[in-house]
Amino acid sequence: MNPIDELLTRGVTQAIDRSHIERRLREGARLRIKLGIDPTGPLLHLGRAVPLLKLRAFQDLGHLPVIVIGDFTGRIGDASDKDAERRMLGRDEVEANMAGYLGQIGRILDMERVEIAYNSDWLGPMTFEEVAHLANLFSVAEMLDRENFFKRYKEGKRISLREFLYPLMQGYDSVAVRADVELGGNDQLFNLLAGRSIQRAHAQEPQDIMTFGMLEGSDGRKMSTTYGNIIAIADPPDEQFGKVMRLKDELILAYFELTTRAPRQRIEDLRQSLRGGLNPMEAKLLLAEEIVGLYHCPEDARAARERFLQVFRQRELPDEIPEVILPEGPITLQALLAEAGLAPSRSEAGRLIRGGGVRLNGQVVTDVSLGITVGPTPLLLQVGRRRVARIVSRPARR
RNA sequence: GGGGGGGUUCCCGAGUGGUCAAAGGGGGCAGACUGUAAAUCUGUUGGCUGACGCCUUCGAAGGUUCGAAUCCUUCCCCCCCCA
Repeated sequence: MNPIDELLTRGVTQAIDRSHIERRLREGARLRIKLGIDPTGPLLHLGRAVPLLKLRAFQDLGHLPVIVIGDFTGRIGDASDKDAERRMLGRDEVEANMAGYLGQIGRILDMERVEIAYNSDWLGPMTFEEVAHLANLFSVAEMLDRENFFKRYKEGKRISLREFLYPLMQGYDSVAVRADVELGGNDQLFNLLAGRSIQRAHAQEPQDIMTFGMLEGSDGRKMSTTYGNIIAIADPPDEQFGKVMRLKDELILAYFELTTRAPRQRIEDLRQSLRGGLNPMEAKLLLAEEIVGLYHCPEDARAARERFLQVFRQRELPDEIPEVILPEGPITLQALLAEAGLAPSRSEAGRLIRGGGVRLNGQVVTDVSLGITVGPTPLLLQVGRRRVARIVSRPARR
């Protein structure tokens, strides 16, 4: 498949106007491809990586990614992917969130050939009059046509006027950066289309838009910082690997398509293998390795895979066990668990012990009040398979 | 401005004087099973205590009562209808 066709179809739900964009690509135009990112959390996740990877594909064909950091819009809050209002953020919060963005984006894009813009530069100084002119371009009925607004309206949930304003801001961003194409998730369709109207009203040629499928997180909901179900680009290799392994089996191929740069043919082959009875776990291991390899490096990915297999398939202990130093003396198992940070509270520790989830030196212990002496001999304490610590009264290494 | 309906534990959502730390679902955590941290099933899900039990929680603040998430007062917030 030639690069332009792949560009226009891989992971793509809609391309408007498909024939227009295709023509410009074939003509060899150098296009400005816009992607807006609102700093709603400090970590970019694989859901965000979907359009970033597409941006990378554009970049590889010689086009210019224009990243609009929504330091203004992020504070206002876009509700388009939610069935409830999104709260407004403070300036400090937004600034803290976006501090690490460029580094994370740099794991995907070649930052030498990227334009970065901050939308507070033009949205901040805008006057009420200008806002009124923008607002005049849309009717209330149009706004309510948008399905998630209509749904909330019907259900009697609150929709604030400020949420109506959001698409105007995002749309104006396109004018400000003179976007030729804008990328976004399916949930962004309305905002992306608003950009076209607003550009038209500013005597610019309307941008083409491309939308992508939403990425499901491990809990079945859309991957979103708000839901806390994200796999972050910057997650350490082991964590990233583990989180991928926790995904539902049915998501494997979609993840390959949307969050990796694996060639399509390879994905097709894998689809066939799975149909032919390949254990989904094997496919998922490949996926996890692919993802960690992409956002870290292949060596990290291989090592993460080894450690995963060691801990979860062989049920062996990891090679490196964190050491916790506690004051010498007697303590109950319940208290020890909490003190060592393996349980968030003593009550929770008690529950874990009674539930049979706690092992001391490899043995399951269910006696909550078991007396233990913290001393120079290390104690191996485990909660489930993931939480492990070696307890000593002073550093074991000398 | 007038009338009506609401604000419950991480989320959704029951509960209308004691049997409520509060049904049910979701999510989380743990267990079983498993060539996955998948699926499925089970348990658990405010804090403190070895335990009896105690403390904090049902928008906020007061009050009634032996006793309140449940009744009263004031306040804050949300939704709908009418104007």
